[in-house]
Amino acid sequence: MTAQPETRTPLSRERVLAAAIALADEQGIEALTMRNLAGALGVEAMSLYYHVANKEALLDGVVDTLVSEIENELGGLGVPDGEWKESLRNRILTARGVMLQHPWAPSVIETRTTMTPTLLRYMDTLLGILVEGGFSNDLGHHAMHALGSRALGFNQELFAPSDPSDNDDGMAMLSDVAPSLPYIMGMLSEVAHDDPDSTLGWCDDQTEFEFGLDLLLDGLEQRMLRT
Amino acid sequence: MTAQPETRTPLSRERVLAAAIALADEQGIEALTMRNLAGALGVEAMSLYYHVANKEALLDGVVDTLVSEIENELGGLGVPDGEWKESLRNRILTARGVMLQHPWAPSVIETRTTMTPTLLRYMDTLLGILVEGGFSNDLGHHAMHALGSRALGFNQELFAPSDPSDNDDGMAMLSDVAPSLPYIMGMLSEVAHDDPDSTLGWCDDQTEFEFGLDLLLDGLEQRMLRT
DNA sequence: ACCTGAACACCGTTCAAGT
DNA sequence: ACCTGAACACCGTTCAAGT
Repeated sequence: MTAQPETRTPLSRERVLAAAIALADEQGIEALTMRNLAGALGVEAMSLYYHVANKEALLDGVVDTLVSEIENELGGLGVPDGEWKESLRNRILTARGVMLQHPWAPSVIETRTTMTPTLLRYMDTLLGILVEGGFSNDLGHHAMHALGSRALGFNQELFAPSDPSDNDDGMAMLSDVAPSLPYIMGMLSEVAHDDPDSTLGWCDDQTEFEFGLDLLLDGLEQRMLRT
Repeated sequence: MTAQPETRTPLSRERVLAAAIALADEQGIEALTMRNLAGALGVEAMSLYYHVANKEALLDGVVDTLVSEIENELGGLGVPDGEWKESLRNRILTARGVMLQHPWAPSVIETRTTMTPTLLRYMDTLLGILVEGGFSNDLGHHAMHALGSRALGFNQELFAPSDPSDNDDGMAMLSDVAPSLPYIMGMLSEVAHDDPDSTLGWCDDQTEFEFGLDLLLDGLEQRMLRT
């Protein structure tokens, strides 16, 4: 039990980022404060600033780490051989797999304002898949924008409940306003909603994500062939 | 100049929400603190809590006010007559018009976790347009999710620069990593980027928004007709 | 019913100082 | 080179108190 007692491994940027991800995974993103993170690393808060410029830089690094995680699962960088549509779909669904392991990640990505080299390289590979698949630069450009956050495996819904597993957040009061929601009530009586196992938000479940993704991919294919 | 000197109009939920929107418009969303907002209203911070439960409720109210703004521009609630595709497109581009007047709004909407009656009614009308246009409940449901935040007029990009008018944020260092970005560099040499007048982020400009929107609408139409 | 003042428990971050 | 302690300028929010 006194195995490694005083041999505190020195901090490093990588250790800090890994600890930040672990902390967010375990206690939620709101628990990721400089003080908490330092505590988890057995260190004072101010020590973090030696390895990371400030909290924004910490979050940038966290996102970079997640993008690297995606690329590792795909076996590294580089445009793969094979059909563009399949490659792109596969890549994006792999990205989604990483997001599902870190459900707080989309909310962090949404707040980033600086484009990092890692993210740029990820996007370059996506664009490369399109261009090598026959897209013009112009159509490839449109395609990247049309995909938006889907390129990283998540879809921005109109709102996300605090606890993804608790749909009653917005549902409890739904009965109050039901009379003024004829179409939604009609739909809900007929359509099952949400697979709790593959969900990144109220409605961003696997089925809906793939529906929207395929809608875009099919549309892009048609516009490419039309050229 | 001493026209209305001591006759301080009493606070109200509406005045608080309107002042919050004005403050964010003028000084940016990060300036919207309870203390600042109170100051702008000539009141102490704690007075706000009489009209609004807390800051989250304030932001919920702000979003509701913006949605109402959209509906006012459209001439009220209710499913309009006419072709579904045109109605939906028109509605969404109107929503986008409101977002462009309040460029901070998307970032606030993204953080909402409670579904308000106002937002539900807005969505009900969108769904109504689809269903009256011939969509099944199931396909209408898929369509709403596929649209995601586009239903409110914005598209989640992979990152958004701090100052929308300053693309150099991410571009300054682009030259450093250029060698590892063959496709992006090739594209940028050929494709013009961003219309600064109609932009909600790095790339969410009017052209790209409409491209993505039409991609989705065309795809949905095909899937509906296939039924 | 509506507004205030002082206080509390947090943030991120600075700076000079330790080893 | 790496880490710390005390302090600063902010947050949102409580509670008891004023009118």
